[in-house]
Amino acid sequence: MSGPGIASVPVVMAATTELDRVVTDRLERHELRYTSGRRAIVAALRAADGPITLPDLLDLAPTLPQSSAYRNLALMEEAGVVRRVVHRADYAHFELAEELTEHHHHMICESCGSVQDFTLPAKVERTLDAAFREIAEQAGATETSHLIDLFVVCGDCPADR
Amino acid sequence: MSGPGIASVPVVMAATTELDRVVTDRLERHELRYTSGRRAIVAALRAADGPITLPDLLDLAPTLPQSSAYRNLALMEEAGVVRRVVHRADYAHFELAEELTEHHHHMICESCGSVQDFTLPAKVERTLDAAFREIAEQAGATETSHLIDLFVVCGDCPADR
DNA sequence: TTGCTTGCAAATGATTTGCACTGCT
DNA sequence: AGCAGTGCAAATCATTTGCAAGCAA
Repeated sequence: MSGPGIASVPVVMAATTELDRVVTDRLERHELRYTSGRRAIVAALRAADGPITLPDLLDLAPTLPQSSAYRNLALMEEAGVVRRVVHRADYAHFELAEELTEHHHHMICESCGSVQDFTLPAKVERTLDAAFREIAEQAGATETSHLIDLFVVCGDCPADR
Repeated sequence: MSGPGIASVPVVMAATTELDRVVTDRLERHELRYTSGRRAIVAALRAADGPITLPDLLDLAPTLPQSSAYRNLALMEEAGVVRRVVHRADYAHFELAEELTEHHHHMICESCGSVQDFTLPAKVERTLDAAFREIAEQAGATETSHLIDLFVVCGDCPADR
């Protein structure tokens, strides 16, 4: 639709932020470039206040083809930039890898499926960490991470059911 | 419980166990019958020591057709007998509804995908419950349940990747 | 009978992938 | 040049569903 030539770059590729540098670094270690499509994905994930589905992502980055989105999410997951979380059977949700953000958990509305981040008091986290270490050890396993989901009916949803 | 000796129960397991009664009751409330196929599913889920995939289930109940397994799992989930948990993108895992068992969590091997149940000390659970209630309240939401997954590399899997 | 169940096969739909083309480096 | 990246369309595959036949109340 748009002719070649004058490129429309209304949105400045926001000066390389700290996040961008880390992402660039991680991608390079996997011989991946930080292309505009991947920047769009990272920007969208950062803009969201929780994990989002692919349709959500495409809404935030309308020019991004679906297959490219899926492909790059998979590659970036491999590179430790993106994390995929599966809460329901329909769509997976994507967010920035935890190491690029803060340790957090998810509050999921069982009615509308929306997902919101939350954090636990440091003290509680420490208690949990100790418990997990103990559990894993007794099973002869090594913990790599943990995930805590809080299922709720959110304020926007009628408490039907 | 009992020492070695003569089993007092014939091979044919007919007796309605406590679990069976509860299941029957829940199914009836949803106008569902506790058929042999559904019994086979419940028996398989009880036999497993953690949530299992559909192929696992079919291995434990070889005569059960796939579509019947899926259909009845969905119906029994609706009736509060079965719980579906999704950890990966490939297969969902199924287990008996928590109210029919004990409150527990899952330790998942990232390498081989096996899932094992574990429980947290009651004290830790109480701490968590309080924290969750607080979190949900502040968000204007109502907690319905929570889920804790511990990701590990199990003892049977090489720590490589 | 009535209608819940079943099993087969076909449909569905999120995700993946083959292939030819683009565009960095 | 050379090869990673892209986009379209077709392929995958777990899961769902339509339909005709079976069985329990």
